[in-house]
Amino acid sequence: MGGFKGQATYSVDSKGRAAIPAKMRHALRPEDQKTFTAVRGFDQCILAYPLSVWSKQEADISALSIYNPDNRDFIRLMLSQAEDVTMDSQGRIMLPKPLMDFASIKDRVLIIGALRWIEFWDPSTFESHIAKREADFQNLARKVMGGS
Amino acid sequence: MGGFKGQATYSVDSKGRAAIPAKMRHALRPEDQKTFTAVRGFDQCILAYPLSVWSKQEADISALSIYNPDNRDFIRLMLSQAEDVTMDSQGRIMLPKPLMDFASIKDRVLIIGALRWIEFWDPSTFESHIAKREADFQNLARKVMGGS
DNA sequence: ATATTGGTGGGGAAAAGTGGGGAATTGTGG
DNA sequence: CCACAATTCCCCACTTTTCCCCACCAATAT
Repeated sequence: MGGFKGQATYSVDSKGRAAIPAKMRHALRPEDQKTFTAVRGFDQCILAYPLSVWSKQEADISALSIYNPDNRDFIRLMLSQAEDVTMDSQGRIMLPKPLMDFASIKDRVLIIGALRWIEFWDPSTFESHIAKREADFQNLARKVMGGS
Repeated sequence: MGGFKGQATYSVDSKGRAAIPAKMRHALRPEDQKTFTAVRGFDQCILAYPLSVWSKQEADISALSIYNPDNRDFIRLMLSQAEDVTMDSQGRIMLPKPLMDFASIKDRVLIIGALRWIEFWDPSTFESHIAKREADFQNLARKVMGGS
């Protein structure tokens, strides 16, 4: 059972719905109950974790001490814009408006698989974000993965 | 069981399908379920790992921390253009369009066996890529493999 | 010569993506 | 507490794409 991968560019309709690519849909496990937890990404995108994956994240966050101010603000940023979204019978989810605004997503969305989670990007935002990295993919790969 | 080797130049039909050379097809193991994972190569080509080989790659990537920006972009570049491709009953796979564009593959494809994976090249791109190395094969070998 | 394997092409069934209507729910103001 | 408006949810319908299967030709082996 592999993780999420691949990409697709879909419409966001007037109701704020976006389809989940069929391949990613099928990678969901029954215990995920067709549900993702959508959160604000660390870059200008929306992250969506399958329910069962999110529980682990939540456990980690939950372990943070409340007596540390950094922890408190991290929790606020992470959780205040987090929302569970469940697919309808057509395999679509409704993207929360605050997150759409944050990611500058309007009527088209680029969905990319990233193993344990899915990312939603405004297509042109992603392109400009990734452009410089793309040119240097070889070195990035060597830096990240090592390479004798 | 030996790895992939050899080369072949085949057609890419109007639906984006390319045949896998019979020799490489037969080198696939049952647990690969007639499936490769196609990813963006580090050079201007497409890589295809048998499913069982890819799982190991995926495990390595999966271990990367999401809290490091370099890691995130590496994962995006690597995974967003990755896709599982399964052979049809004729032993063909469908090359993902984004990857075909990346590798400049149009209606002919050069397929190269590289032990644990297969590479798909635009024939003329490969020729110009390898030309300079070819002249210096002796020294390249010494550099890579060591040898007094 | 004939059977078998390998590469190529295409048509039809099934699935995936998209849009919208109406019922149910929520929230607000009277 | 009720009425109304807005939103959400659930279902149906249409269009496009994908995928599965069959057919054909060439080359090789029996």
